[in-house]
Order: sequence, then structure tokens, then C-alpha cells
Amino acid sequence: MSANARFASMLHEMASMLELLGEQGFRVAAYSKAARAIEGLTSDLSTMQPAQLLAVDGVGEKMAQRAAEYLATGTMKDYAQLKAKVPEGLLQCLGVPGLGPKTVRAMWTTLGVTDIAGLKKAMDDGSLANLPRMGEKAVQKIRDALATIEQGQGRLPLGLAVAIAERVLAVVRAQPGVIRAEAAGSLRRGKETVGDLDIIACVEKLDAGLAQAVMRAATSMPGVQRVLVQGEFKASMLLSVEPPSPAEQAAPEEAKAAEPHPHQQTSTKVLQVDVRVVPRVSFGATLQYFTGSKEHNVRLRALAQTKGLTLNEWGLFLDSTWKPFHEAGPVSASRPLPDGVVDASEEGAIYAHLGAPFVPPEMREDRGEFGSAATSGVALDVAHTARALVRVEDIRSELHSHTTASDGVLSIEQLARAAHARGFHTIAVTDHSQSSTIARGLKPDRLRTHMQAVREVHAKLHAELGMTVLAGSEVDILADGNLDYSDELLQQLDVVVASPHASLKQDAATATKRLLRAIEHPLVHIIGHPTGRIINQRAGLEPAMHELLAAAKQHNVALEVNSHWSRLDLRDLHVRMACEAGVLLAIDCDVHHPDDFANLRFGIATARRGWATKDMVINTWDGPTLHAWLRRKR
DNA sequence: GCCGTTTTCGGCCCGACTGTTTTCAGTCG
Repeated sequence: MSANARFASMLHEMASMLELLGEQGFRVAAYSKAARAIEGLTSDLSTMQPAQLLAVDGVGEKMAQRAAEYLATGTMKDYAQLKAKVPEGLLQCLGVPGLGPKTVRAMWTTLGVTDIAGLKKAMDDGSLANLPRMGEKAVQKIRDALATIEQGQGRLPLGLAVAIAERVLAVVRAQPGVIRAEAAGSLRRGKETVGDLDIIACVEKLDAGLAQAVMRAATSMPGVQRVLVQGEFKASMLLSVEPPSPAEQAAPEEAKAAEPHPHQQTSTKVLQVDVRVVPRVSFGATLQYFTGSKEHNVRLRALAQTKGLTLNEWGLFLDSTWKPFHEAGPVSASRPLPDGVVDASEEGAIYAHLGAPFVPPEMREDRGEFGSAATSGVALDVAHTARALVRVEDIRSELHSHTTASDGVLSIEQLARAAHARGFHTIAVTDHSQSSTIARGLKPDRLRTHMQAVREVHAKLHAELGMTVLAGSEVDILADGNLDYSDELLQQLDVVVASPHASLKQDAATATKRLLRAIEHPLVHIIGHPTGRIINQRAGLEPAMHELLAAAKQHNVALEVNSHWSRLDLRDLHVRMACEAGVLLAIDCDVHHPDDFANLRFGIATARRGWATKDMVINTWDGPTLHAWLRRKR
């Protein structure tokens, strides 16, 4: 974990502890907000001047002092004092759904409960049910929540969550009266893992019967374990997560062989799914609202307030029209919505009316998308970035793929034709190098034969389709930074993708030196999955990213955004750092199986989360431009 | 604790759902 991440996590912990001590809400929120701001920084805390840190939105005098203290001593006096007051186990109790700060504090101060074991005891002997505002049903909910946690309820990798969302959407869209339905939440923002699904279904007019029918269809679909809540327009349920299908398991070999990450939770087996039914006039507002992030929405609603408007999940309203309506009680089917200020059936209208540029979902993290918050010394032009963000349809080449020569399932020609069918002008065949024995890496003599075979396919398909098939290799970056083939051999390859595959637990300084050597190598074009992390399984390398980026810029090397949902490496924050440093990106699918081309959407989402524009991504270039760039290293 | 084209003090986003209530607090997103 980087110093930024460690400091931020301590602030988060302090927020929870203050909450349990009964501290005022806004003070608690200030800690959380500062923690999030630090997490989103693209600069190392240690390299920032005090004035730069104070310029970060959410970081004031006190937090800046704490950062200095943390950097100097590795800890903080305030943090230690809080730790001494609040038992460790209470923080786990706070993580149980349905248990908030008020309840945990009450059971701590009046029942002496200090951990999960004590909580279970208090439920069994009936003392918990005797707390104010507690009863048998509330206790049962906590029991169920504990059981769900023990079953394994972590965050699900994006690729698996998307597959489940599409199943739910199919059921909802099939209901009579449903005009459209979309997934919102962190899935729509393209986050690398998803905690729950938010499904928004749209009907023409609010109708309680219709809404109930849609929610019944969802809550009775196969795999539903438990219905958590069911109101007039919203239902929540727990859905079993089936093991990945064979196609979904077409993960890279190394991913399958990966050792479990020390912090890995038991694998996720249930996913919470919320289904909401809204009228057409509200659909855009609801989609916006539940796409989040929470922090982005807080800012957007505050913006609405400055214009005397109220923004909520039903639309954008004049205070004078919404407030009296609201005072009469919650919205219901029998009480029609008041007219909003704008037609909120599309979310773009809301941004437009508030005078904010439309923010693509992937950028809605309150990391500067409103043009105010500083995340580093470098300012990217928000409006331009939002318009020029790289899209799936911009990608014209694949530069990282495997055939049956190493661990892929396609022949060279099948691979090239699959790439052509997706509209690509170029594919690079980059089978593994000799040290990746698990993946049947090629010894030098096999590589020479393989290159010849690739060039024959190129001659054929270039004549037939105008397709370019490049002879490349995914060359191991060995533990000391040497490459896995001689320079004489590398020189003959059209494309060299250099990737770390083994020794992924080395310390930061060693990893930095290792990757720098690869970047500085004059025959290397792209660094593949630079950290080697596997989501939820392996932390991977933690090199000094700023040093790598400076070197990549200097040596004109592109860093990969590996699109496989188990990798997404570079990750979103690293992409943002690369864009601020002006470093080129290669968004690739690391194709082993024909289905892997479909993972491109996840790599694109990750790149967009890092504010990557089309011009920074070498796969968007036309053939001549890309080929000329590759030849500059030969 | 942070912040300022309504403020250096007094605010800080907004609503649904649930369970315990007897009008609403707690939790969640």
C-alpha cells in the first residue's frame, strides 16, 4: 500500500472511531471526505508542498498537519488516542449491514459489547432486543446479515457483475410496460469491483400494480436467496453468484495459478441487487442519482442549491414546488409528481440546466470533474477530457494476443480474422517467452519458426483483407529487470510487450528498478500489465509510479491497460497519473480465447476512469501512424 | 473539520424504507 493509501485508510478508521464515540456528524464526515481526497491524489504526499496539500478540496489546516506528522513518524497521536478508546472489534460490528453508529454505540456503552462474538451473545441472551428502538425483527435482520457476511459477501469483479446485471436486466425488460431498464451504480461507473447492483426500470406512468409486477418478476428469478426489502417502488434482494462459466474462466494462466492474496475474503457467493421502478419523466434523474458516486452527487446537489433548486431522484425542482409536495409525505403512485424544472427523462438535461458540462459516468468520482478540486499540480482540461474520452469504437488494433503456440486457443489466422471482424487494421501476435513455462513460453528456436508463420499469415491476409499481422512477443521482465530473450532476437520482432509474470512480491524499490530497466530497454514498445496484480487475489508490484512514468515519457514507451476484468492493470488511478504525465497507453485484451475481445469494454472503462483521451491511446491510431511508431524502435 | 459570488461563523444533500413507535429515529444509498 502506498503512503497515500495508508494515511487515507487511517483517516477512514478515525472517522469510524469518532462516530462510535458519538462525535458530531459533520466532523466525522470531514474525516471521510479528507480520506477520499487523499485516496484520489495522483501525487505522492511526501512530494507535495504544504500549499499544494491545502489546495486539495477537503484538506484543511488540521488534516495537513496530520499528513506531515504521519510522513515524519509513520503514525499520528490523535489516531493512537482514538485506538486506545475504541475496541478494535467494534469497527467490524459497524461493518454489519443494518448496524449503524447509533446502535453499535448503544450496545457498547449499555451492554459492554466490543466485538462480533459479544454481539452474537447479546442476541442470544435477548439483551440486544431490549435496547431502545430494537426488537425481535431488527435482531433477526442482524442475524441474517451476519450469516450473509460469513457466506462471503465481498465486492465482485466488474466482469462477473456485468454478466449478472445483464441477467437481471433481461428479466426486467421482458416485463409488460417496461420501456427501458439500465444498471446504475458503480457498475455503470466502470469500477473494477462492484458491491451491489442498482437496476432502474422505466415505465410510462407511476402505477403501483405495474411496479409491483416488475419487482415480483425480479425477486422471483432463479438464484434469489432472500428478499431484503420490498416497498412501493423498490425491492432489494440477495442473488446467488454462480461460479464463472468456462468462457468466463478464460482468464490468463497466471491468474489461475495465482496464490490467494493475504487480504482476500472468502469468495463472493451472494450479491445484493436493488430494483427500482420509476416513471419516464424521472428516469434520467433516477439513473443519475443512483449512478453516483455519492460524492459526485453531493456536489451536483449543492450546485442545484446555489441556483435555488432541489435535485433528487425524481427530478430537478423549484424549492417552492417540491417542498410543499414533500411535506405531504413521500411520493406514491396515487400522488402524481409535481412538474420538474426540466424534463428529467434523460440525465443530460440535468447537467445542462445546472450549467455543468455533461460528466460521463466513469468520471463521476468527485476527483475534479467539476473543475474545482485539485488532485495534483497538473490540471487536465475537464470539458475537453469529457468530450474526448476514449471509447470502445475508437479502438482499431490489438497489440497483445496469444495463439496455440503458447497458451491461447486460436491459430494465428483465426486470431487475425477475429481481429479483422472487429474492425481492427492490425493485430500483434505476442506469445509468451521462454521463462513462462506454465504458459508454454517459446524457446528462441520456436520463436524464430513462429515469427516465420506469423509473417506468412500476414502476407496472405494483407493481400486478402488489408490486415496487418505483426510478429511480436510478450517477453518476461525477469526479477532483475533483464528481458527473457537476447537483443539480437528482440530486434527481429515487430512488437515487444515486456511484462512481469513472476517475483511479484518483491519490495517497492526492487520492483521500481526492475521495471525501469525494461522501460529503458531500447527495443521495448509496451510494458504489459505493469504491476501484475490480480483483483481480489494478488496485490502485485507497487513500484514508484512517478519514476516509471517519467521514464516511459522519456523513452517513448506505452504502458498497457490490460482489459481482462481480473487484471485491469494499469488501474484507474495509475491511468490518471499517466495522462497527467503525458504517457501513451496501450489498451489491450491479452487475447487467449475469442471471447476475450469482449473484455475491451472493461479496459476502456478503466481508461475512462483515469480520464484517458483518444489521442493518448496508441490502439486508436490509424495503421500508418501506429506502424511508424513501432518502427522507430527498430 | 472544512469552507466562503449569500457566510471568517454558521452552515454542511436528500429521500425511501423499516421497525419501533403513538410521530419518528436509524440506516442506507
